[in-house]
Amino acid sequence: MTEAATDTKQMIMSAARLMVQARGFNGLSFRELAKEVGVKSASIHYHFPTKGDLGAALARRYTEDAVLYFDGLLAVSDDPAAHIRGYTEVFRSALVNNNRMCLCGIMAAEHDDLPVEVRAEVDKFTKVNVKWLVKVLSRQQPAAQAQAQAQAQAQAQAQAIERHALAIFAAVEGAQLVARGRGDIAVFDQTIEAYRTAGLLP
Amino acid sequence: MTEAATDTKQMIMSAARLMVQARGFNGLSFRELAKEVGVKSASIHYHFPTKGDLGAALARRYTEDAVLYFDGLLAVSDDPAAHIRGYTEVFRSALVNNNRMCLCGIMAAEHDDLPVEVRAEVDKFTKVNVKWLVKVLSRQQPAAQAQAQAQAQAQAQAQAIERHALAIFAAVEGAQLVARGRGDIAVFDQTIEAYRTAGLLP
DNA sequence: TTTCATCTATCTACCGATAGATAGGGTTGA
DNA sequence: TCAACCCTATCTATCGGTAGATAGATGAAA
Repeated sequence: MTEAATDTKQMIMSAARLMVQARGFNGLSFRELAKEVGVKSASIHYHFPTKGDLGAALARRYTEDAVLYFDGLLAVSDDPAAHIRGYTEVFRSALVNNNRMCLCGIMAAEHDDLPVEVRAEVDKFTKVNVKWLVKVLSRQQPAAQAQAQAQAQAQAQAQAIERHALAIFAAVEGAQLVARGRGDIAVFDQTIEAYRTAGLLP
Repeated sequence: MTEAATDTKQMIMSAARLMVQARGFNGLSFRELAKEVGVKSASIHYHFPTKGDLGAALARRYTEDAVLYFDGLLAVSDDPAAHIRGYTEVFRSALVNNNRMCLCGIMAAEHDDLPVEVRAEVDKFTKVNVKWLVKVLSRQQPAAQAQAQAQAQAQAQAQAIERHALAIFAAVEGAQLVARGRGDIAVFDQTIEAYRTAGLLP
């Protein structure tokens, strides 16, 4: 693979990601995307045979990037509150970038008419988010404590953490959705703060 | 307006609402909708000249119905917890109905390429939700108490309630979005319950 | 070292399908 | 008779996708 080829493919993915984050997967058109990149739409098909291939690649890359960032957060601090601040910042920055949404958040809304290969990648994004949040919440409620409990209690605890993690993910996605409608980043910040005040966020 | 005309128009709106709740505003097509209703697409245009007209009418009606239902909740109980249970039930029932979403929730994701008249109605839905939630939360934190406070404190209190209301709305929309992706109503129920446990919901 | 074959990456031109929208003609009930 | 209503037929624009050609790089055999 030559350098130019790689370059075009990366440019396609970058532009496509931004377009999907702004107008959704259905709102992404090969022609518009091609114009943005400066090639012809047939060339997009060369790199991504179908729209589903492109969408799946976008979601996969997006998830990979998120995982890298999230794990980076765990490495630089031991404070769950700091972890969560870093977490919400990802969603915040999408809004700052021209009122865009989380790639997988906006695709979740289109869930039902997404090509199956795209849907699978979007679902994975939810999974890795929950997994990471479980890790954060578990640190807060140390494993040692769970071990000291009876096994039944430990399991109940694990389930509670899992549900708490999913709740945080859902709430943050919702905050982004609503803030975007208002077109006001302050709405996002205030909503996140309200979550914290209520005790949903560490 | 004859009876048949009214009937067709209502059937169009009912079918369109379901289709938008399932596949979004962009996913709504005049031809598909016409086939569902049993008329020709030109007839849809007779009742709703443009797609924007139809979308705006749908959102307006949806909001009106919600207001009626919400106010009904306030009439039959004085318990904020019961109010919120009734509130979340609206979003839950959309999921039960073939994994559909709140009409304005799914439209919020398409916010940026919505016809302006539709966007305005969608924004109104958010407003009436927050307004109603403020009413519920204010009952919990009685006005008498606010009056007893210094004015500055009362204002801060009002602002906190407003933000709490918006947070509840955002969180519930998010729970719906995530549960829909999972295709599992239990995810919605567990997430709502987690909100309650955390203290976000009364 | 030159020549021939193959591969990569892109182009132009086009496909069938579908989108929203419109013009104008029947039909029917008040 | 006239307005309300729904139809047929058609338009323009755009969609994702495909066919076929080509310029240029690569690599191997003569």
